[in-house]
Amino acid sequence: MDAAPDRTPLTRDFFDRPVLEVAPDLLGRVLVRDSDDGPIELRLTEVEAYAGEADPGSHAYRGKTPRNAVMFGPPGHVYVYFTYGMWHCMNLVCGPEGMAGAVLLRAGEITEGAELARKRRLSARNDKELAKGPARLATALDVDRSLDGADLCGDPNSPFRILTGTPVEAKQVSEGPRTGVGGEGSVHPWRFWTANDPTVSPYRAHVPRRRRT
DNA sequence: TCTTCGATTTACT
DNA sequence: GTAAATCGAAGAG
Repeated sequence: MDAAPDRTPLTRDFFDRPVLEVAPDLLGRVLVRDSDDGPIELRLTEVEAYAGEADPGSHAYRGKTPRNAVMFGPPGHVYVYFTYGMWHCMNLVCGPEGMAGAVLLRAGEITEGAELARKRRLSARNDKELAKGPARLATALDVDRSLDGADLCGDPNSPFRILTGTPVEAKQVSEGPRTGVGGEGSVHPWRFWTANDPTVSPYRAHVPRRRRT
């Protein structure tokens, strides 16, 4: 029998480390999302690291803007962006203030509140698909830009918390190129996932969109 | 100001 | 397998 997940909240020190150290360490952790509709808990199974202004694949590459400002702030906060005209994706800000590191939450397993997640993810054919992909994960958790900047540590009114959970052993952590990231950004193996977990999203290489006529 | 295209998902051939 | 959906950020002019 597996031991019950540790429900001790992670402190800000956890996030105040280099992003490449934090990212694999997030696998197996439990994200708690409180909303008016009720709580949802998600065990993280897949993440991607974005390493600040020096990383061509990162939104922070071209410096600080109103959209990405949270990435440049203190660690332990949530960065939410809107993309493709219809989806949101959720990141956790890591590293010291000013470094603009963040970890994209790409997939997870809903361990509490699956019924609520199903209502928000009507196209999901089974529970493994509820949070299988970054925009799906954000949809299941009802995350949008209004939650940009929310604190994960130390704010009792925050809609988010992250618990110690059951960290995935190093030998169970797989790594590879980041999904959907093109150019020089694709050379780094900065995507981390739990080996053999059915909730991990399929890899898709970056494809430049065709010009509309 | 105008044009392009994205850390994606879904539906359809 | 491919394309559409749909809007805002960012680069070009």
